[in-house]
Amino acid sequence: MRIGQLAKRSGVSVRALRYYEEQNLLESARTSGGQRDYPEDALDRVQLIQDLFAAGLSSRTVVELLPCVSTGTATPDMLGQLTTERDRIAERIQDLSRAKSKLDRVIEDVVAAGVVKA
Amino acid sequence: MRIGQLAKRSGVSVRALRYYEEQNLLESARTSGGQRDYPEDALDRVQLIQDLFAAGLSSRTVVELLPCVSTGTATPDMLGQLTTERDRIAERIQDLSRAKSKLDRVIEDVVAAGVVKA
DNA sequence: CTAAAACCTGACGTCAACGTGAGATACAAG
DNA sequence: CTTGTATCTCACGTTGACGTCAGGTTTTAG
Repeated sequence: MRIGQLAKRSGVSVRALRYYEEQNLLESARTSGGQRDYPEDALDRVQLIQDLFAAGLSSRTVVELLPCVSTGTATPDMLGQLTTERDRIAERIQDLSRAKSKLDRVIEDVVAAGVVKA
Repeated sequence: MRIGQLAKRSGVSVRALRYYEEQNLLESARTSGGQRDYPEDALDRVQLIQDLFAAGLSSRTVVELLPCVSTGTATPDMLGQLTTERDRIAERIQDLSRAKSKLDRVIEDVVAAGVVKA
């Protein structure tokens, strides 16, 4: 599959895919003409990368963790980092939940007070 | 209260507080000498701002929403934006939960497989 | 064979939320 | 009064994940 196809199917930009390769997050074979040629499972990988980015992990962190995600094995250091990041995400979820509760209350209050005309 | 005190008590930097003022998120009275003088409730406000930032809202969005948060009233537009942001946060929470689940599984797998020596 | 798409590699631009001096002023302590 | 610490206003630097433009090559459609 070529880069445009992968971009469409994964929902990320062509530029982003090249960037992932630059960061060693994603490999690609090349055609004789030098164009990128991705295997089918690249799609899963891109989505995984996106999930981890969405979780606030940096590319540096992701590139360190991807190997254990694919292989299912890790050194003690890697396991430590995995749990560190997992915990960080859990905290973020707590923060977001707090913020959401605040907004929920504000919305409640506003609705209860009646919406003011422009 | 002066800016250093507010910074310590709120846990955000002096620079950040000045930035908030620049973005019209936070007001301050001034002493005759031109130094910022905050009322007690500035502390709550700073924490609210931090919560909303932590939730991924931009300063532009926060400055638009802060009035209804303080007053408890809003125009229809503001109510719409409030719910939009609330929903965005809810989605973020979903994303993070997905990412966390993935990491949880990876950690499980790694532990089950036995941690590899360095 | 040819024109249009799609792709390639640089390389500079962007944007937000500050960090980080520089140089000057204000205020508290002795 | 003087030293030291806090604060002031510019104003440029930082960082990450790309956006975007330039100039050239490859592939595909016809």
